[in-house]
Amino acid sequence: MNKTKTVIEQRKEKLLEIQNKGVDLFPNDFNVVHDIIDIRKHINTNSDSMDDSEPVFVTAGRMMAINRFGKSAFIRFRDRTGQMQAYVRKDRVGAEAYNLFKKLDIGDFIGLEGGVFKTKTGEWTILATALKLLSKALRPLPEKFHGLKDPEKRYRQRYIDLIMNADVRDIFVKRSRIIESVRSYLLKRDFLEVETPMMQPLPGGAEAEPFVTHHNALGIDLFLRIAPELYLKRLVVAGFERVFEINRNFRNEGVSTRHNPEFTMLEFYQAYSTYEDLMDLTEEMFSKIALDVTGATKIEYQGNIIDFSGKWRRITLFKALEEIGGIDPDILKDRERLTEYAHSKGIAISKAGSIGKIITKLFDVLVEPQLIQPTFITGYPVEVSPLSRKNDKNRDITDRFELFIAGYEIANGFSELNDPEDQKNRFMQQVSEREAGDREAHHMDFDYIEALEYGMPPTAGEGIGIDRLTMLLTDSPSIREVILFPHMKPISALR
RNA sequence: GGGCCGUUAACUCAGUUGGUAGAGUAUCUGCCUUUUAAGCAGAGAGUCGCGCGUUCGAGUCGCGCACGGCCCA
Repeated sequence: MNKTKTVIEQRKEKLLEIQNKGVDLFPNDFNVVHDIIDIRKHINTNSDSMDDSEPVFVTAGRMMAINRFGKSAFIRFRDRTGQMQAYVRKDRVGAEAYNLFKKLDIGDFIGLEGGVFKTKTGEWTILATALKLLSKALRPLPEKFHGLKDPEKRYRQRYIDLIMNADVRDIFVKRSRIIESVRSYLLKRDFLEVETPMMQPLPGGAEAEPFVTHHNALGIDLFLRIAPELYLKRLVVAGFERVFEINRNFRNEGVSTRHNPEFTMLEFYQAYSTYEDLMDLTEEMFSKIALDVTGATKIEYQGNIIDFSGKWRRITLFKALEEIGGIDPDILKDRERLTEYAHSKGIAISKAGSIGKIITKLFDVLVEPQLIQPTFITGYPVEVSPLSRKNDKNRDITDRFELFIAGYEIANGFSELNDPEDQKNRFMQQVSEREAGDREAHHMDFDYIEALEYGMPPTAGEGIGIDRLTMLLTDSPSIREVILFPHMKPISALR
């Protein structure tokens, strides 16, 4: 017999008492006329001429605090628009309603009627003339001062976290605004929003391990998508010259402060454009989002001021390794010396990996954490960019960029490879890497190559991690803070 | 996968060298008609994450496991 049960038992007893008086415990016939924000607006414009009899407001919410004084009580209640105080007096609501009110608890939902008055301490307060129970809470809420802090409980029972912690609610309001801002930016530029398969017979468009699922009726395995890329480019072939999708990707890898097995990705494709056009677009789009969501183009993230305004630094991968990572450029051309150097820095290199893989790995460790201000890294090697167009002047690199902010990758974009023969060769290279043991290498996708054979206009595409963008704009140190229900191991003992 | 840290009442946390389990909030009872973490008086509430071991005796020491957090790979 633990404490929760006894509190629940106590509350159930009270509930029975109320029920025996003929009160409906879970009614659904209360008409809310005013949200709390409506009442506040009315007060702001009429405060000089108001008294507690006019006008009468009809509102509802969850009781978050009660201060009882015998025959009267102050309560604090909340709806989605805000929080407000009400004063319940026995001589105003009547003995019957007041006796019912005495049985109510913090956490219960109530409906209220009444005018407003100003208390001794100057707070506008509803003076209740009627009060009704709208829904009963059987479990007690966390303590009012410290709230809920235990991170495990916050994530597992996010609804309590959201009830108790205003800053957590704010993160998810901002997340919604971010997506709204992205969507409006793209729609305004004549992009078409589409939805492509989440379950794919062949997982493609990224280098990652997929989740596998099974379709019973068809008798086939399907993969949860690791990226929508190849489907979106089929739509560019189809004539949708500007498309985008905001949706979930799934990658079967470890969880960390920056990785959740499912995460939200924006991908967009714009025909007759280059990766350089998309860098310009990204600068403009991020400034707009930051302004929409935070009211400024400069934000603070974990102690760093990050400035989205203006043009951002653009530097090639090799130059970044040399100038920021401090690597002798001669080393970068020699696989053996490169491997040796990586080992000296304590970086594990798999034998199956290409030289491009080693270079990007070195970049991840030596350069990435130092890229605090928005920085485009360009000139990625062909062997780590199987879907990107080769650069016209240097056939070893591609027309590709990755965007880094606050020390981590937040976007990836490139001029699309639309030559089907080249694409087939790239896939074949990937297949041989897969055969050499790289489980994240791309599969051969003949269906996609066939689509390219019908002709795809010159196109540039980009993917932006919405969760990481939300982390930035909400100053959240962990991806779990910006995902409502982050993945946790199940724990049966908790129940 | 590795390292460090955490897990004690519903919540937030104390708990000394190993010696009967503590506080505040919440809950319950009584008083209280302007409180702001209201106040006063009283009461109830614990699988000290789980298991094994050491010991006369374990919340405390050892080993293992689970879950979580941070860092690293």
